[in-house]
Formats: sequence, C-alpha cells, structure tokens
Amino acid sequence: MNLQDFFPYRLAVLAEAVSRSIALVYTARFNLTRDEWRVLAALAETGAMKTTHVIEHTTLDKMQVSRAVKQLACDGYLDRTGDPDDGRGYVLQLTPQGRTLYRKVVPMVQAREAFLLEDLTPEERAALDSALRKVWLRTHRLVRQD
Amino acid sequence: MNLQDFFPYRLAVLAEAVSRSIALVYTARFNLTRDEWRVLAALAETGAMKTTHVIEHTTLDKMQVSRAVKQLACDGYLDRTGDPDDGRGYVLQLTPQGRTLYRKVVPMVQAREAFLLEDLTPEERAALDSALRKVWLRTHRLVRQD
DNA sequence: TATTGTTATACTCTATAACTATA
DNA sequence: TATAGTTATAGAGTATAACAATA
Repeated sequence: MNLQDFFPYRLAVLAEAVSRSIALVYTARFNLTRDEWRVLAALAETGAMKTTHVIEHTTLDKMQVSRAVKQLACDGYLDRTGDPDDGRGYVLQLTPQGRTLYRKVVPMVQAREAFLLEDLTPEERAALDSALRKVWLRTHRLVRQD
Repeated sequence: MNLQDFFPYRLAVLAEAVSRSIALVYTARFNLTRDEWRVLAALAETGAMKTTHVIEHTTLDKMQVSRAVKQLACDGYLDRTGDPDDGRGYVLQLTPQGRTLYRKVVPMVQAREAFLLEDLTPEERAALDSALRKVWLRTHRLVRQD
C-alpha cells in the first residue's frame, strides 16, 4: 500500500487544506466559526427554518447548532421564535444584519471556490461531482453498519 | 449560493465521514491514533526514514510526528537511532512487531477503501484522481498566498 | 415514553512558542 | 544564527450524557 495514493488519506489532506483556506475568510474577517457559518448559510438559503431542519441541512449535531444559534442570536444575526406547531422547538430566521453579513461572505468564499476549481473543464467538474456523490452514498452504507 | 452544492462544504462532509469510517479500524481495533497510523504507514512503505522525511511524507507537523513516534516506540512498534549524518536527527524504522501490526491493518483499511470506490468504473476513478490532483495544486496556491 | 433543545463535563486536537542540542 | 526535535501550555473542537420542557 502507498499512503500517498490511499484515497481516504488524499481526501483527508485535501479537504483539510480546502477547509482551512475557506475558513480563513469567515473566521479572520468575520469572526464566525465554521458551525456559525453553516447555520448562517442554511438560513440565508431557505429563509425561516426550524432548528431540526437546520441540523439536517448543515450536517451538524444538535449541540453544535444550539451553540452556533446562541452566538449568532447574541451577535444580532438571527431571531429565534417559538415554533407554533411544537412547543419544544423554535423557528430561526436571519435578521437584516444576518443577511447583510451573509451577502458579504458569499462572494468571498465563492471566489475561492472558483479559484480551486479553475483548472477543471465543465466535463471534469461534472465527473468530479458525480464521483463524489457516488462515494458519498457508499460511505453512508459503511457508516450505517458500524 | 447553495450550501449543499458548495464544493468545500461537500468535500469537508465527505472527508469527515470517510475518515471516520477508516479511523474506526485503526483506533477501535488497534488502538492507534490517526497520526500514529500515518507514521506507521510511511515507515512500512519506505523502510528506514529520517524524521524529517516522515514529516513530509505524512503531511503532519513536527510535534505530531514527535508524539506519534514516542508512542509507537513505547509500544515497541519502531526503533529510533541517531542519524549518523546529523547529530540532531534520528533514523526511524519499524520493528518486526510494527511490520506485523501494519500487515494486519492494511487489508482492513484497503477493504474499506475498495468498498467506498466500488461504484466507480476505472475511468471514473481515473477522472476522480485527476480532478483531486488538480484541485490539490490550486489549493496549494491559495494556501501559500494566505 | 420519546423528542427538542440546553447545559455540563471530560476529552482530544491544534497552535504557539520556549527550549536543548547540534549545525 | 539556523535547524531538528522535544516539551509545555492554552485554546478550540468533539463526545457523552444529564436535564427541563413538551409531545
């Protein structure tokens, strides 16, 4: 076996470097954690959302979302109101400041994404997308059985 | 922007799940950390190596390698001797027990890798490999300028 | 009884830098 | 003065589960 060619190793090293270069934007310039950024993005895309849906949409767990929401609310980026359908839950929604913040971050991280993918043709991007999707499905099968 | 389609997000989520499913093998069954596993793999492939080369070969930093080496040596999986060319450095080499451990872990992680890639044709694998390589080069350019 | 969301706590990882010994 | 490697320490992130409120 060669570690350099071992797919999980390559994927881990690449993802770590990519995450780092993206995270630099929202941490250094906007003082957001990764979890806060994900919650912000999820809410910006979908409008008002229940906490449960944010959890699904961000691949975070309930504690991570709970803390990210607390901080974002504290910073004035989101509003939290009781869920009329379920007294235990909440409905989350960005404030105007939250939407403004999102609109500042998005072009910056998108520029970085574009830079990373710049050497790929549209066909290569489609092939990458398809391959990652297939690997993702297989990974889920593995994780479920553990 | 859609978080679900955002490449860095997808890559991070996938890599985390893949890492987790692989790490389960060497942590739960062999009580190795990720760093120890990488050092073990690097040494098994290349034979005797200087610490500096292990650092390059594993994408770990010097503290991570220092601690992993310490633990592996303590567990009897590797030998550390002074580098004859440089009194500050060391030459690392697996012991027979280290090689035995490696030979136990490899087929298990390779089976998982094979499972993950099973839905991809050889052409799709080559396309994935090529795409990840290109993205890797771009990522390095981004990381260097930060 | 089960679920939503919060909180506490312990644990692991990471980052920074100080330190030694050699070069 | 710079480098190889070790150690210390603080900070961030992660995991587990206990808990209150509601279903």
